[in-house]
Amino acid sequence: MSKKYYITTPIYYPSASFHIGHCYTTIIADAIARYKRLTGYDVFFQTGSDEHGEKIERKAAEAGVTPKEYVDKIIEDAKDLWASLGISYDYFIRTTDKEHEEAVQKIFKKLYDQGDIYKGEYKGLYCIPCESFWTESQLVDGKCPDCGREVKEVSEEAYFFKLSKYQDKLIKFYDEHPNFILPLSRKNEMLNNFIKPGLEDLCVSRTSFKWGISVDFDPKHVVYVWIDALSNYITSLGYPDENAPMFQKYWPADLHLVGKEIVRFHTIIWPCMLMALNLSLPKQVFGHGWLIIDGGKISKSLGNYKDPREYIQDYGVDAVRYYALREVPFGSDGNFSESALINRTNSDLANTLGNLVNRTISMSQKYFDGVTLNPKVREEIDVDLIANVLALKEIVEEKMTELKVNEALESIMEVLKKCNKYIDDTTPWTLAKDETKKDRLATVLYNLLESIRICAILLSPFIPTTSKKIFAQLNTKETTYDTLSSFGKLEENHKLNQPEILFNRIDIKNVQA
RNA sequence: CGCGGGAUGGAGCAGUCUGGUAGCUCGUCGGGCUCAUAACCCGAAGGUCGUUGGUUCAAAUCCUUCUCCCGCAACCA
Repeated sequence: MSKKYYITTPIYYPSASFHIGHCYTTIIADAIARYKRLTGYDVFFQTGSDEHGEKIERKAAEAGVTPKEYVDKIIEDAKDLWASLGISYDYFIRTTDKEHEEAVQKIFKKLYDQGDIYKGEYKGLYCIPCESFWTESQLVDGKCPDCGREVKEVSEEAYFFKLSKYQDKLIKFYDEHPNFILPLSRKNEMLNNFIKPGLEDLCVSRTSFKWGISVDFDPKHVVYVWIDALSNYITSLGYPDENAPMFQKYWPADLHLVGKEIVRFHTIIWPCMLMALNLSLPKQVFGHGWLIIDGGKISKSLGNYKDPREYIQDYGVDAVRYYALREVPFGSDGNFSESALINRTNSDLANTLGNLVNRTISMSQKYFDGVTLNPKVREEIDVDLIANVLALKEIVEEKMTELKVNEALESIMEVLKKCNKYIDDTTPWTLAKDETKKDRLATVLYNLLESIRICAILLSPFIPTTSKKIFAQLNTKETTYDTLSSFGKLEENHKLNQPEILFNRIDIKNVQA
């Protein structure tokens, strides 16, 4: 029986169409999921949407539709976006799914019955026109930070979750699981900012809006986002039925991949909820950085981004995927711009990878009519190439274990560059002029083709469409992970297909015009 | 003094923990090659490592002063 791997993206808030930032998280999750599948794991990869709340209620009203109609449309669009990016999710959960809503009510009731949720008064500073609560520290000159008007102290009846009760257990859990939160700096942020000052009990219900899951034993309340949204990671598996096969098999999650702005919810609130439910905690939460546009964050109001599908249309799905996976360092922010996307695509995908495949297959066609031969007339220079290629599997494995996706790709590119250098060093076009060097020439080309095959397998989680194209040109069936263990699995006396350009170089001047 | 991250050749980053000739990618310039997508390969120019003071034989790296940028501060990937 193979090992399981449960990976999640956050469930996104569909108050507007998804942008490149949502794509960024989801592409990384997809690459990790695909990588784990490639290496033999039984993977469950979940994404979804968090569809309740005041903002969507308001947006829908503005659009003159019901909240459900409003989100249905955006989710349909989101699924189309994921399809166009090749996102291989196994399940898409919506918090408006009937199973989820019922499960949330049961969770809420259970926590209430056991005393972890209690009824109290929510006191807050409320801006009536904005319909928003603010904390003291959020106010600007004592006024609403959004509209600048006076805020009013109001209180409403609400249910609270006893976050404070689990504080010590949480700290203990952090201590015992040093890699629970990655990168490490985020863990310090959580401890210093929130946990050490003391956790306050958390307001988990609202009466100020209706679009949500109602508290079944007190219907004027709706369940607020914490319990509604975070619990998606278990309700999709069949919880509260702890014997549900999916729950048994996949919980606890191996990785919650989240943006840095929601690390807090996933590393404080969610673990406390799970402790209250007496369930295992997820193994790891990774808070990644952001794609920054022009030095600032992606903003709907600034409109500083395009529909990601425009990029896919113009440059191809794998260019977009590759950019997202390659450009941003482990855990930090990274810049996103169209010109950087183009540069990256040209240099790595067109020049290094695409051109290598093209020149290698072309020469095979030209000199051997596309038939692979491996007479193994080896020279010293081959040893180095082969060693580099064979070491790659291990390196990628190591980088992926640490979730350093960009470094994994970087190391594959390094090997591809070595292949290009190998061509210049061995000069096949010179060998071809000498009939007595025929076997050496065949060996050189075989070594290249085999190196390309191995790199294509390792690239397949990241740029799957391109890997498929490479396999097609190589006309090979040897595309599984276990064929990476030795050099020489590519079929011999085997007919290659005609070369095809993998990535056209993009002229940046044409784009800027 | 709220917390955290950052400042390194034109651009984006690594190196800082464990001080000891400043490295990578892109760009620029020169050369080579001609299998290939004006690509590929080689070489060169370009940095007093944000600022002040200190520790040390020696500081991008350790301590200190200040400046600037970014994020978080109870639902923005």
